[in-house]
Amino acid sequence: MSGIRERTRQAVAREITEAANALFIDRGYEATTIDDIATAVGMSRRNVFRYFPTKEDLVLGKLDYLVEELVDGFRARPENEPVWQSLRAIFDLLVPHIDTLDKDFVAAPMQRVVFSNPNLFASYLVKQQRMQEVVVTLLHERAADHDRPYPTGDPTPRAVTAAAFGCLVAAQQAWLESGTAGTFATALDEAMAAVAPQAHG
Amino acid sequence: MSGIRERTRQAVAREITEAANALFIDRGYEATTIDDIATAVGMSRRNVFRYFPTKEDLVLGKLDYLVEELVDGFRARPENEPVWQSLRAIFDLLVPHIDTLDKDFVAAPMQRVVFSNPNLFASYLVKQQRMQEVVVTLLHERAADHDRPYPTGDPTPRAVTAAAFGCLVAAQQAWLESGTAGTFATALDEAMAAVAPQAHG
DNA sequence: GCAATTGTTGTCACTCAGTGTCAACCACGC
DNA sequence: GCGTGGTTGACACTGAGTGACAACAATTGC
Repeated sequence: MSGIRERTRQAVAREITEAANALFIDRGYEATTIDDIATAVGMSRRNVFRYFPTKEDLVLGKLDYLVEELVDGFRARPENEPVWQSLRAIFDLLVPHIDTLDKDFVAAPMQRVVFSNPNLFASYLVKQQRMQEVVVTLLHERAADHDRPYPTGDPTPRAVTAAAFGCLVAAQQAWLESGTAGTFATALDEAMAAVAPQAHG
Repeated sequence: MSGIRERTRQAVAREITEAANALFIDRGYEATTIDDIATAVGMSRRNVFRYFPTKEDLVLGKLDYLVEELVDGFRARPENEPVWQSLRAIFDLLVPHIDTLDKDFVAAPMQRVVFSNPNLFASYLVKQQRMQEVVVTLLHERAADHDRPYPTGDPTPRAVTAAAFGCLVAAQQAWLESGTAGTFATALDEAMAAVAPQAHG
């Protein structure tokens, strides 16, 4: 394990994403073809698809592995903490990916690319829905542990989760629109405080 | 105005969507090509694209004109009604499109097609985001009329709107998962009651 | 009525994302 | 050294979506 193959594969993947991001920021997402990216890193078009199944994954692929972090983060929260508070807490695991130190060079521009391209934004929202599905099962788990399981067909856990993730996106949009003024964490605090459901579960 | 051209255009559009929906429900969205739809209605592939710019619009196109209804609906609400209540009220304009009388024949199956296909679901979420943008401007309007405009960069209106639309999707998912038991309106009531933000604006 | 205009359709050719296949190559275990 | 399996390039293919052009039908002005 972890021989040359693993390492070169990792390195090639990095090289591709970096070249792709540069092109996306420079001339736009739609205007950049996979061929452009392939020639930029000096390989065949076919091979790019062997590293990233779709063009969207070149931008949003790293989001997938964040799901596990969210799960671990939620399980680490105190059992009887209000749900809304637990959700706010696990979102802190996403904050560094949004509000990074180099934000003006890569992070924020790439987020603008995502939010301005319908296809990418769509893919982003769907990935968040996947995260929500996982969180919903966690809420069911916790409720069952308290001997207060949700009735079958009860939309409550989904609704609370969707509301929280809605706040996440809203905060991100507002923060980007403000020219990344202040920290993203405070924007998220404001957004989630503005909703703050009464049913804390 | 309203000559033969307008009417036939309307009729042809209907014919295409009906043929498309039937194929989508029957053999699935991905498995149905535009060619299949074109031959089903006896026209060229190219012409289908002259009626519907994308394949997704064959399913979700009608959602676009609902935005105006939402705007009118919101403006018709009492000025000092709590925001959450106003949002719940305008969602009633969407209810008939989800929970129709023929639900077991076309409506519910098509919703399952949308929710089970990542591309369609993505497009659905983006269209909802568009609706949200409009609603957010309405919230700003109302706040300004009360001489309590939101500070610039405040994520509050976005957050509350996103939370409400999150409840909408959550309710729809829960309702479909339950085999469309009960009415969708009650599922939506439960979902929105479960969140019910304290800040009513 | 008829001509000029405008909308609709079919056909062809094209771009680009994504997939399947095959042969050549290179790291790895033995 | 040698077979195994992962990596790569090359080629061919499907399917969504676009642009251009010619043929035809509907509309408008006269």
